[in-house]
Amino acid sequence: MAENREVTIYDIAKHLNISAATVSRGLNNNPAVSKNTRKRIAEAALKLGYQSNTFASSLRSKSTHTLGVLVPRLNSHFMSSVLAGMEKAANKHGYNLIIAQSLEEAQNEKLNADTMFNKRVDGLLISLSYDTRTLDHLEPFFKRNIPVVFFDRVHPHASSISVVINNYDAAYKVTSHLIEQGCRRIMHLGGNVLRNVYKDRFDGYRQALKDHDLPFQEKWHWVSALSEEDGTAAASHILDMPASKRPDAVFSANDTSAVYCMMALKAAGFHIPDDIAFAGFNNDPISKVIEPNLTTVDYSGETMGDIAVNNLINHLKGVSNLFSTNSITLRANLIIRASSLKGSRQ
Amino acid sequence: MAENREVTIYDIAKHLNISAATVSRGLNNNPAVSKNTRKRIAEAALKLGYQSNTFASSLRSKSTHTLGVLVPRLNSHFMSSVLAGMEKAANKHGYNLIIAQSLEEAQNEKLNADTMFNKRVDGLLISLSYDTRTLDHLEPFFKRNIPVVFFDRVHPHASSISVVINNYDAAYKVTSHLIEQGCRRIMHLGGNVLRNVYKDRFDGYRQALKDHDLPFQEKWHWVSALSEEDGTAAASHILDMPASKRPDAVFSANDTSAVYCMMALKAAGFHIPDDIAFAGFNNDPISKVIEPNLTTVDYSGETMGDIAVNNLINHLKGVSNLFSTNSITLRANLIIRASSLKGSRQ
DNA sequence: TTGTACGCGTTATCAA
DNA sequence: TTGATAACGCGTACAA
Repeated sequence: MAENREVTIYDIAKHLNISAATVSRGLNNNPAVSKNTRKRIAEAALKLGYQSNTFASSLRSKSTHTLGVLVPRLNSHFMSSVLAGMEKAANKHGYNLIIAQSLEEAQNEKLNADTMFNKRVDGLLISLSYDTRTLDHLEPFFKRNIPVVFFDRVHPHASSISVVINNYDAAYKVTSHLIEQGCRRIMHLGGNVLRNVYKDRFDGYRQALKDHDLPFQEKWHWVSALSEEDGTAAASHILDMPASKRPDAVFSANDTSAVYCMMALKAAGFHIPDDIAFAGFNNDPISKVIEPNLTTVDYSGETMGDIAVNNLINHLKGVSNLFSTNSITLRANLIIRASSLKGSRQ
Repeated sequence: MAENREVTIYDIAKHLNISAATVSRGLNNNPAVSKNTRKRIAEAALKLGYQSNTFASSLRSKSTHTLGVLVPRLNSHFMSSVLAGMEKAANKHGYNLIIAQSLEEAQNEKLNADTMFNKRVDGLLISLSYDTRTLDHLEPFFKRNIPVVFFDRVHPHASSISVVINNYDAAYKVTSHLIEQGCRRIMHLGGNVLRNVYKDRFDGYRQALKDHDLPFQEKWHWVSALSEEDGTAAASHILDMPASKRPDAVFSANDTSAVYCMMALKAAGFHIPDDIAFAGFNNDPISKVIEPNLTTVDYSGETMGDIAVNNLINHLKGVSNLFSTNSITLRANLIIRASSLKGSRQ
């Protein structure tokens, strides 16, 4: 039976009758080591089955090449696209990702942030939970100047950067589009206005109404978690209204609740978009499957993840001081589909 | 300006006039330390802003409380559900996840496996890439007895465990169901048969045909990556056939390509299920949105992730030796919806 | 170009 | 119940 001890640089050193220091330098391609010994070291490492011990190295070098990623939920189309983009970018630069989810609870967010700090991630990428109210739990990072990048669900902070889309503008455009289609009574299915994404979408919606001289009614702002069930519930709510009081359009802050609201209304005999027009947000795969296809706002999660990670890593490497800016705003596009095109009866 | 040095257990020790060893024990809730000193240590730690350094600890204790997760792609509905289940289970036991994607390439899989080994993950959870042919790249893990759990896309290995569903059985049931609906010419949209999930689904399909005395034709086995585009292409392929040669049912190995195939055929004037019936696999959100709703196979990614992690952690903790078994098969259910119910014209 | 010697922050061993 | 001390594996001044 083979000994179960790790193969270390000392084993390589002994094997080649050189010092461990030289081995260490050789493995790190330090040019101070002669080409020849570097080659011999590499060969010996392979032969002995050496695998570097990352955290012994981290302990000395104070850098882990690991980034922490903290998100509300892992299982949404948008978030998994973001993660895919992040992983790809991180991998390209030799970084790894530790990923955790807060499950929309500030308390979990704090616990996970602490763990990541204890694992000494080189940087943190975070999208805030539904009910996070302060950034106190990130103080350890701020205090030790570990860079924090906020994305999507952000919170302003002096020494951090945010990667976002212009939610206000996108919502303004969606709402204006619905108004241009002749809609006058536009309901908004929104999320918790504590989060910028939902507050900004709501604000954009309201401003568009205002700019078109349309009144806003508090009862048309239906706040929920924007789940499938919430979409269905919103439909019931609409069905419960007297016919004359019903909205003639719905702008939902995500596609899921838009689609489930549509399906329930269709089942109740409504014709979309003629009886009621629809627009969502996210360009989720279901938006291209529902009939009629859902008008929505498209923005790339992969790009958001890529940009967030690249900025973080550039900052870490000192390549650029992009943290001198406060936020990066990515492009978001209104995608007009049949669900909001009045008179285009199919 | 504060010194930028870490707060260590030595600082706490000095502060309390006790030894670092005691502090270490106290922080780890070692019962050998008196309740009182444990309390004083905790207070001092808080006061001094101490944050434990995980990898200094790992270096000594030879355990990282970190699990590696290696998947083909992060951004699919199924995979993100699995990850959500894994993260939840891991977090509950105080473990963290390092997540990487192979992007369906064996080469990336190897690189990522090496990195994870170097980061000394306590265990590895892996779903194989599209073209992985051997497990050579996992040898470092096997050699050092670091447990490996395969899930979904697995490969038999003596000292590892697999968490799967019975793909063969599910596909057999789907196909039998289509046959019972009167379908006789059933096409199969499949994936690379190098992977168990696609091979088993294909085998189950073929066996069902055989058991019902239906001939199998090689041209009805359409292999692709099962993307949206592949689904659309399959539809073109069907449309290119002479009407009399066309299949009367399609069983796709995932919902995405089933749905896109359906949409293209619907656009071409086909009525589903009367002209051609459909069944998919995965119970993806789009399967409940397409009209008619798609018959599919439902199995919980979250459960698969949960089971995989729990087994791994139990094994690590020595709580159970579940690795004595070779594989765990989770429930998968045939969900019959309108897309395969002939004669149920709506 | 290479070697010596030490320290990173923690835990394990042994002794008290 | 606590303390002194030696590791864990690696990187880096400094010296040679």
